[in-house]
Parts: sequence; structure tokens; C-alpha cells
Amino acid sequence: MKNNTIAENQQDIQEKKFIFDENSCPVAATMQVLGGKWKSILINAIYLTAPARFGELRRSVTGITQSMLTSQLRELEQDGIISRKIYAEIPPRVEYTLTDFGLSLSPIMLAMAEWGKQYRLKNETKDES
Amino acid sequence: MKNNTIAENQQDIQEKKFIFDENSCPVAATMQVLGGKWKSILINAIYLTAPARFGELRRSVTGITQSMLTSQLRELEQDGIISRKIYAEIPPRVEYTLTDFGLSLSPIMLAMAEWGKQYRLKNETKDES
DNA sequence: CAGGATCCGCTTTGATACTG
DNA sequence: CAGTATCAAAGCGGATCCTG
Repeated sequence: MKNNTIAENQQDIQEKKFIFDENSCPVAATMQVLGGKWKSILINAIYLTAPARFGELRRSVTGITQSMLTSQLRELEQDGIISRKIYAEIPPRVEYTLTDFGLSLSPIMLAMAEWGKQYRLKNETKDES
Repeated sequence: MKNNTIAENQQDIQEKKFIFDENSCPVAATMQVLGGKWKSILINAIYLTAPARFGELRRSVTGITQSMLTSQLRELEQDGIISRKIYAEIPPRVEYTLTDFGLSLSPIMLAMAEWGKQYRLKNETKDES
């Protein structure tokens, strides 16, 4: 059973006949979900403050506008990352939490957080000019 | 009925008062390096085919234009992710490889690749309509 | 409180032509 | 071969106003 989805055969590996594109590269798929200016921040915020209310997120995620917050939350919900729970109250209340699938992102988020710290450290000491 | 119109200070301490923004959230820092349509694909491509020549990348990374390839490679080099080695030959030859710092991204890349596969699987079975 | 609907500018990306 | 330069198109993000 030599059904290699990455390279057709051993010769391709030696000749480096790889094909990378947005539809086949699985890393790109993840980036499409996490991409954009706010998605990763929102996931992180909801992860740390769940259950997170809309107004809470608007205040804690500095700089985001209402419309952006709404649209990004909708997309994350659409992608199965977060779940939206509506309470029929006056005033209305909506709580966001990570789904199990969203929680499966935590290894990535943790690794990215750790790497991001190192990256910022690296650039701090470099900016001493 | 307590009067908490101005008593927010005490409560805020007990409440979840997190602040998330692009400059403090380390995850956002990583996203700034990996963000965009091509960066993650390029890192993956260079990781798997290093040393990768410019023309090789242009052919293997399907859909990218020369100008995009150049600019994205320059930014990755600027961020210390890849190194660019020029051979003074005719015709010219340039090889790209990941730096040690770029290699430190591999846990993230591997985690993202694995998650991306699951994500695509999830959506495949969902698209059976 | 938690949005929805519009409008708009800027950044990102793409297409094309040219060069050492 | 490995770029640069220029221009056009697209998409993302932002500001503002309105609503159940």
C-alpha cells in the first residue's frame, strides 16, 4: 500500500516534484480559518474568558468594531469553532464558547503564543539601534 | 438593591477583565508573520524542498505570481524565517532554506497541517448535500 | 444588549511588461 | 534565471447609522 498523498512516488521526492496550492496544502486550510486580523485574537479571548458575552468581547478585544466582531464571530461559528447561545431575556444576552472542535485548536494556539513571544523578544533586542 | 453604578472597580477585579489586542497578544504576533495568502504555503514548501530555488517554487506553488513570490520571500527573509543564498553564476541561481528560527516554526506547521486535514474531512462529509 | 445594513478607503493580491 | 516596476482588481477592515 503505497498511496502517498504528498508525493506520487520516491522519484518525485528526489526530483522535488511537490505541488503546493491553497486547496491541497492542509496548512493553508488552517490559515483560512485562523486568518485575518481578529480571528486568532478572538479564539484566544473566548478560550480564556468563556462563556464570553458579546459586550465583554467588544470591550476586551481592543480596537475591534461591532460590525467586525459580529462578522468574525459568525464566520467562526460557521467554521464550527465556536458556539453561540442565545438567552431570550430582556436585555438580550448571547454567550460564546469554544466547541470541542474549536478546543482542538489549542495545541496550535499554545504553540503560536509561545513562538510569538520569542519572535517579539528577538525583535526587541534587534531594535536597539 | 445595591448601587453599583460607580462600583465597577471592585467587581472588575473579580470579573474576567482581560485585555486583548494586536500588540499584546502573542498569538497575533505569529499571525502577522504567517498571515496572508502565501506565507504558510511557502514556509511549508521551502521546508519540504529545501534548498528551494526561485523557479522551483514558482512552479510548485501553484497560482502564485512572480511578484508575489518575490515580495513574500523578501518578507519572510526580513522576519528571519528563511535565508537567501545567491550563487554568482550564469544563469543566476538563488536558493532558499529555512533558518534555525524558521525551523522553530515546525511544531506550529505540523499542528496546523494535522488540524487542517481534520477540518477538510469535516467539511467534505458536510458538503454531501 | 446585541446586533444588522451601508458605504468607503486602504491594503493585499494579481496581471503584465521589462531587465541584469 | 531571478528578479523589478507599474498598474488594475479584489477583499478586508473600518465608520456610521439603524433596530428588535
